[in-house]
Amino acid sequence: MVSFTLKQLRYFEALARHRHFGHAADVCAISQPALSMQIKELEGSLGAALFERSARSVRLTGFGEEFAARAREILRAVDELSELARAARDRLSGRLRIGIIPTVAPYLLPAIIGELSRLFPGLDLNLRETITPRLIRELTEGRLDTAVVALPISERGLAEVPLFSEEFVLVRPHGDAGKPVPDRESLREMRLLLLEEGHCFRDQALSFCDLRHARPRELLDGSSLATLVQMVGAGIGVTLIPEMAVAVETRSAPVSVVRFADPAPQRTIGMIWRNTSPLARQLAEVADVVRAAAAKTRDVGKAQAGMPGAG
Amino acid sequence: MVSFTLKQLRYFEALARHRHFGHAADVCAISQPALSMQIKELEGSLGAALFERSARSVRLTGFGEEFAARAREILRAVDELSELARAARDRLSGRLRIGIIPTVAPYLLPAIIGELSRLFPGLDLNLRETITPRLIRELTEGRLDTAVVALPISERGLAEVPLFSEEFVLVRPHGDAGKPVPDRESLREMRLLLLEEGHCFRDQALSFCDLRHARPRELLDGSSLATLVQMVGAGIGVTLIPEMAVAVETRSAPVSVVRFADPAPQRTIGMIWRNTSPLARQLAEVADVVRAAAAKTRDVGKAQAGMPGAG
DNA sequence: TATATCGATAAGCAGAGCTGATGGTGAGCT
DNA sequence: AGCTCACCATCAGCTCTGCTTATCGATATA
Repeated sequence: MVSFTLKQLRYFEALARHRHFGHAADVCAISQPALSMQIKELEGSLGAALFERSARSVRLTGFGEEFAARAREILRAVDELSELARAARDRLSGRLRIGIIPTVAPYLLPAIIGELSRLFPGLDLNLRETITPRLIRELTEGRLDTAVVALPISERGLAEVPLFSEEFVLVRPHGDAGKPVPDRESLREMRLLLLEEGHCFRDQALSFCDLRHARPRELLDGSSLATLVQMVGAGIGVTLIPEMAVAVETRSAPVSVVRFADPAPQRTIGMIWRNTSPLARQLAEVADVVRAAAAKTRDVGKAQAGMPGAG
Repeated sequence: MVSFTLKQLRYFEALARHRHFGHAADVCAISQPALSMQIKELEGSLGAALFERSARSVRLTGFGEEFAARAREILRAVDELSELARAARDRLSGRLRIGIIPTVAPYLLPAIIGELSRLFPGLDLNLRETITPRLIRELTEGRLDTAVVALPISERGLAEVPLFSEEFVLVRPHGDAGKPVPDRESLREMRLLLLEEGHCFRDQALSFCDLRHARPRELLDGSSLATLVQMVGAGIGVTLIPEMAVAVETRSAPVSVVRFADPAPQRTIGMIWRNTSPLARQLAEVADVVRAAAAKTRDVGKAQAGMPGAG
């Protein structure tokens, strides 16, 4: 296999341009003998002469001309590649695959997308919304770069950083507004509407109500928080939703929202990624952005909803 | 300036394909540590990670994916370049710029072109027909690779190899056939038609007739041997032409051709090239081909013309 | 003939890059 | 839980590449 080096190609290109060993060597920041040797080496490995040396002139051979044209193409591509690396080095850019759980996605995504696009113009955001187990699987398999989920995950091999905590609030028919805030025990007496199996939020809600092993007929599963709230508005039952969903979901339904008394149920949303991910540093940066976006979203949400405080 | 080597690119490509340091190292015929170090080095010089290593798997990062695509393009171009060199190494190929003097070109070119094209399919023949001084100039300036001229040239810096020698023959009107063969002295009494100034053949003919300083009105200049022969046919005078031109030029004119008695005038046709030409080896090969082609042409010419022998 | 220019060559040295051995870590089996 | 295996990173040592300075040889110039 004929083999030459990029260095030789660069030296060659310089010599082809200057047609003078001394000058070309200066440009390459090496001594003239070094250039002579590398050119000789290159010609040797090619098995053909690139230059025709006479005492007074250095000329490209016909083969050298063609070689030079192609060599320049290659060097251009190589420089482009270096440029690509330089661009990708610090600034987050290129494809970034983020997974988000469904009980966060609708409320956080607009802000996340907006902020990330604004801060990292070269970013190609690739979003995936599904339940935690699938996110974890896709993350560990390398099909996602990071995911926004409820902590803790405690999956070995995955790093997790908290973003924010949010309380769960009770959503009940509008007519119930003003009634006393139910505690965990009285919740069990109500018809609780929950998300389908697989959603972590369902498990968290059940856990709060100590209803882990509730009889199925007491519950009714919805496929999204929006559905649940609409069902509550229709008087079918009550439900829990995370604080962040309040502004969006309770706007168009005759429901009332109330916080629980301490200890109020809550969850911590965080970001996770592989411990081995080379993007770790940039992902931490992304986490900061998401955290800020979430705070902003919650503030706006509270203002819009005139969120009632319950303690 | 970020800089990596082709070797690193090849190693990287192998690892990107196999996703396994050991296997990739085997393919590259190096040890696993060597591969690890080169990849690490590459990532270091790029300032970004190409692979994500975990204990059980080696995966390309997003950046690595893009890098791999471009790296493969570059490696392909490099291999193509090597291939180009290999093709150019032994077999003569690519552009070959040949100059030929006008008193040889019409008679030798068909055979030369045919033979060279047949023997070197990759050859791009670039022909130039002009007088010797211009050929020499273009040759020394690197605008020609070789030239076919009458020897000797005795130009320092140019190598010359003889191809063949050919006699000059006398062309006289058809009615003169059978008349005694004139010697050099009697030639001076005839009206001699010659090529314009600058043609070496003119000088050679004049030299033979010892007419170096002949009075202009005794001569008549033609721009080609064909013209001269037609003029002879019209009874305007006599001329000398090289043996090789006989078959072609005397076919369509009422002229007779006769050889001179010994010592017959003659010239040696040869090939010349720059001493510094890297094509020297291949040009010597071309010389062999041209020599053979010339011999063949002369044989065919003699047979066709029923060339009269005069000695 | 003397001088300047320019590429090739020589000698010596620093460092790149390879090998074989070893370390560390996570996965899977018992 | 502990053992073992697979796999990549690291280390020490050696070889050879590739650089430098100094010098040579050839050629054009004055």
